[in-house]
Amino acid sequence: MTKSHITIKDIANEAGVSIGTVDRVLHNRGEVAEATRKKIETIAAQYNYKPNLMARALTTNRTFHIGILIPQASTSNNYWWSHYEGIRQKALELEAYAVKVSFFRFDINSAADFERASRELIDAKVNGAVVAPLFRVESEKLSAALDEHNIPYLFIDTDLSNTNAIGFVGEDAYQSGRVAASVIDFGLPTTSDILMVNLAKDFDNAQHITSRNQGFLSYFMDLGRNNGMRMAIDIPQATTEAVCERLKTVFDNNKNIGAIWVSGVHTYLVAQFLERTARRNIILVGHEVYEQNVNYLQRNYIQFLIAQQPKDQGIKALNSMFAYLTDGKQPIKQEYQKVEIVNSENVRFYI
Amino acid sequence: MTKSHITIKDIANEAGVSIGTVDRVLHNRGEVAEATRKKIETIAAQYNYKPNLMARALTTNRTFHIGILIPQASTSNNYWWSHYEGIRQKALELEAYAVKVSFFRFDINSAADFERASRELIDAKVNGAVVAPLFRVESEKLSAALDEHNIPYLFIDTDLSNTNAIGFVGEDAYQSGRVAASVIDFGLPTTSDILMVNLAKDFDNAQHITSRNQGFLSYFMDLGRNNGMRMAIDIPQATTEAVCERLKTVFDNNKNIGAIWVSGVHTYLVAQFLERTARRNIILVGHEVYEQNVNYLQRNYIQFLIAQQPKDQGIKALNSMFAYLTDGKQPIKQEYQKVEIVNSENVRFYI
DNA sequence: CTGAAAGCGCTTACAG
DNA sequence: CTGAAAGCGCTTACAG
Repeated sequence: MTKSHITIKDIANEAGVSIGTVDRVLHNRGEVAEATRKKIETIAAQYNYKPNLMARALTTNRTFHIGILIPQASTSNNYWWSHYEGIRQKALELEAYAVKVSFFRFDINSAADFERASRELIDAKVNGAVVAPLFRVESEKLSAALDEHNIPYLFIDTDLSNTNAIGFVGEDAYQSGRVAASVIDFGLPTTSDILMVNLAKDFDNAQHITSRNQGFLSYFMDLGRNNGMRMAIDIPQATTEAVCERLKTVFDNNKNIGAIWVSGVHTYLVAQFLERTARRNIILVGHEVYEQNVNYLQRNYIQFLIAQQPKDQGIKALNSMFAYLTDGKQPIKQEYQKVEIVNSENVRFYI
Repeated sequence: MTKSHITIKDIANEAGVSIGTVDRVLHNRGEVAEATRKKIETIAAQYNYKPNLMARALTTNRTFHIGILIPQASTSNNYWWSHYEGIRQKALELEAYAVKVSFFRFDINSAADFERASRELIDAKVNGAVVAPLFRVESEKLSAALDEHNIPYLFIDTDLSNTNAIGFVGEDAYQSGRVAASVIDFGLPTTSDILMVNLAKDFDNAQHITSRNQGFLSYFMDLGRNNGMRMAIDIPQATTEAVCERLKTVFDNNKNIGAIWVSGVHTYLVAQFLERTARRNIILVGHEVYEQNVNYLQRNYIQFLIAQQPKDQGIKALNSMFAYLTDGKQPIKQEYQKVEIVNSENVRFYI
């Protein structure tokens, strides 16, 4: 059996030097005669030398410590819970490769708490960080601090320009809105109206909600036709009562509504209204595959959920940071999650 | 910095034995006094010992050789090309972990060629195999041979019971047909007819086509209503001419067709018919995201493509075999691919 | 039944 | 500017 790869020893032999010298050249650590350097580089290139990463990991014997700065998850926030789960799961796998993952979670409604968690992250002396930069000013401060400590970081969920983040993993909220629109467009007779519902913005990331709305509207703009009339309402409280009350009024005054789109995650609240008022012919489309929504999807009160796979987001982010730390592999600058279309027939693959 | 994991040396110290003895216990290699064994096992369990996989890989210094037995890919067979690409890509990644991947590709129409490739696979003395068992009898023979040589194998695309395959990765063809049906059902007025087209079965896997058809029909059965009338036709040749000619006749005799479903991959041939005859109001749904189909999807002659992600299939299969060989990790018995819904607005994420 | 030694491929001091 | 040695955690003969 021939060896699949050349080693530094092979290179050293061929060049007539010691492995120490080869290592110096390969890592640009200087202190090598120009002629020697050239010779070694030529040989390495010729045989397509690739370092044995396992040997490297073993010898450096260092644990890569990766810090994760994301919001606390709660039942009302399935989105971040999925991130958390995905990262935990991946972290378990990476344990065998000497990776340690620590979470620094903050209250999603408190910039002060974000700063507290940031400080803890810095103090933990991690080798790399995955950060959800939800508060602009505070996140820029954190970026500066990470830069100063030479800690590479990667953003998740929200991107921030003007920082030295090595990459970003997140949803394409604009396109997500367009996909929602396209699905409604497919099923809705052109004579019916569409109701756009923005629900409890503050629970979600306002920036994403805005982008989704823009995407949703852009779809019909581009089409050059007005698929029914569209009207948008905001309902600040994400409670069954508030939603039912408000929608009752809207439906009383608009007899032609054929479809409802919910820009945030709480689509099931609107589904509850449809169920209570026994409306089975309204198309309802929303976002995010999670328990309450799925329940109504399976019972056909919701026709489609547009999915972002937040769990994958976490997994990808951690994976990218791992590859960067161990292998120097530069992540994709902006990695957008697939926008997926889920209905009652394929939802089983998403839960 | 505390060590993240206990090593065999630590266990040896604590037990007052040498690392050789610890290794013997950990690998059940016998030749160890009962009392010693118990003591070591207790300590290992107590400290939750996990072997350092990188050290193990380094010391055994063996290249895991994985053989892949799949059909040749051609332009008319994007499905297997995607598998090939996915596996190649993953193989490149795994190179750093001393994994070598060899392809053994056969003519999809020749059982004899499958046997030839099988023989080569066996002769190559691989450590594990990923096999597309497309010919039943020949595949069973191959399984027996692999069993005899103690080579673990995993099936891809098609599953075969009565073998000792460690797992299966493939599409859920039945559900895929159901999803196609559900999407048509959403967009089609109940008064219109649906045409089911089975195109050039032989190019595809006949078994999958059958399952998709069953799934498609089951959707409407379960619904308990007849969404328009459904009729099915077979077109043996996958050529523009054959398809156009046949469809012309069908449409001449049926004025009420509102939707067409194509069970195989060549949906674009039907799209060509729609384009040539300037029919813009027919809903067309098919399977597999690949160049020709995507072209017509983007131009709205095709409304939806149901995707199976064959590339992921290859990646998952190789990953599972890798985890099994290096880590002894048992793969999921039946791993079905997600059935995904793709339209012109989210197709960009699939190409 | 048990231990000591060599070696996998690499990196890190250290000596010259 | 260069080489020799130690060591990462594990496995594999080999000696006793």
